[in-house]
Amino acid sequence: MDRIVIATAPSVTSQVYDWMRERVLRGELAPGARLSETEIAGAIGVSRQPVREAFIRLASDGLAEVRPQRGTYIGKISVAAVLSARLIREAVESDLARMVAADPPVEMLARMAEEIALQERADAEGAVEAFIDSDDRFHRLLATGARQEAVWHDLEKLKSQMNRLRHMSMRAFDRAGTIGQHRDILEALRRRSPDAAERAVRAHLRQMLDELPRIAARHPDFFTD
Amino acid sequence: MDRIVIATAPSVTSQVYDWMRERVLRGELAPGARLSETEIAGAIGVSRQPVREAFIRLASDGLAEVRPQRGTYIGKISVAAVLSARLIREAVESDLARMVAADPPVEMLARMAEEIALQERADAEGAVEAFIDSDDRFHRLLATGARQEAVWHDLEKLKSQMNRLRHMSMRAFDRAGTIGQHRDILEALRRRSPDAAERAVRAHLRQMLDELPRIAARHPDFFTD
DNA sequence: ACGGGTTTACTTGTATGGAAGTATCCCGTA
DNA sequence: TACGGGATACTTCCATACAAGTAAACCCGT
Repeated sequence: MDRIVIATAPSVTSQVYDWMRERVLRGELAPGARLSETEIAGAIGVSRQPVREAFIRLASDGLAEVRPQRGTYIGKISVAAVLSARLIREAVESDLARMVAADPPVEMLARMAEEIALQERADAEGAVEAFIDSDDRFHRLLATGARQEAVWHDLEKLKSQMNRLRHMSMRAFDRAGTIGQHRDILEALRRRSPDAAERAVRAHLRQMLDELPRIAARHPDFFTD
Repeated sequence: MDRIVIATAPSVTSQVYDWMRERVLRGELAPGARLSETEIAGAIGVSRQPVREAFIRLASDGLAEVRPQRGTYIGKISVAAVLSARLIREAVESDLARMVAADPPVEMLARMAEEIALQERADAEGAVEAFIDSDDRFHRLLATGARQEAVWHDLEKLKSQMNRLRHMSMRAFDRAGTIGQHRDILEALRRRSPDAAERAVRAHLRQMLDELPRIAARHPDFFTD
């Protein structure tokens, strides 16, 4: 049974943090953009302190950088961090795929098929946000299927940098190819083949190795090593 | 050539953060212990604000929990988080081992042997801190050998929870067994066998699955699900 | 002795003022 | 026109005061 949780008004700090984080992840705040405690505080009608504390949390996530006495900036996308996150995802998700492939829950397989259908629709309609969200859910299903929800939670922090990349330039991504790879993964799981599932996941996640240089070349200002 | 970096006095916030973090990781601050902005600020002679901001950063690392209007507490060790971190480490480090095994740098092999020697000495002398530090360096060599330093940096956040565990009760760990497993890993790398290296790493990191329940049973107050 | 309501002491959250540092602009000078 | 140098307008950092909420202690009536 679910225990009830008492809803309490979120602190100003939390609200500012959530709002900023969302905007950074969606690319609405460009990497390198300059922020200001005073400015934002004035804009939303609160004091500087909660805004400042929201900045600290953002910086802790690697999404912002505060330079003492100089200013606070939206963090640029670290190529090294993206490559690292990609490697970790490949290692972990291919392991999860192996685990799941041994006895894939039917519920999970069904929901994966649903997500693929959603992705086709989003691709046809050019709905970038919907596509990315569905893609995230698809991968998350691997973790839930393996009863490793906590793993997904840990991966999310790493994924954040990769998601910024995708929002920046969704057109550079081969969406049709992505959907095909998702289908390959699902098919391997249905066949209960750990080897095929691992291969499919690794192939899928290696796609970014091709895309990253293209995107970085197109927006050099948004990246650092 | 290395560019010079101008040394600037670290902010009070940073100093408090580093100090607290170190103490939490070494287990000198027990999980669940109660903190107080006012108390710590008074003890070191600064105002509440920097201490408060250090707490925010600790909370962001999952090492503390601030409950509004109630108090700030050293975070208990989440069993789920430890298991998740362990799974991720196994997946990533076994991949790194495969990569390194293809062409292991002699420099890395030599330093691994050195660390194993250090671990034997630390074990004989009962030097817990030295043993853990050396163990960390040993695993880190895998990442450096694969030219993936950034990956190690990402893993460190996850490892922090596991390290707290080890400091809590080092006696519960089978140190001799650990050293033997390190030797197995090194031997597999010397033989340039990716398969053996992967097996050795996975076996090594699965050891914690045995130890975790024992330790959790011994210190139930320090854990949450 | 026990229960219940009130007070009181303590917690974190927010606002505000000033301190210290940085970068830019402007103006005088060669 | 090019170049220094100083005032100035920012920035984040830290200190302090107060607001709002929690929890424990306490007192009082039964």
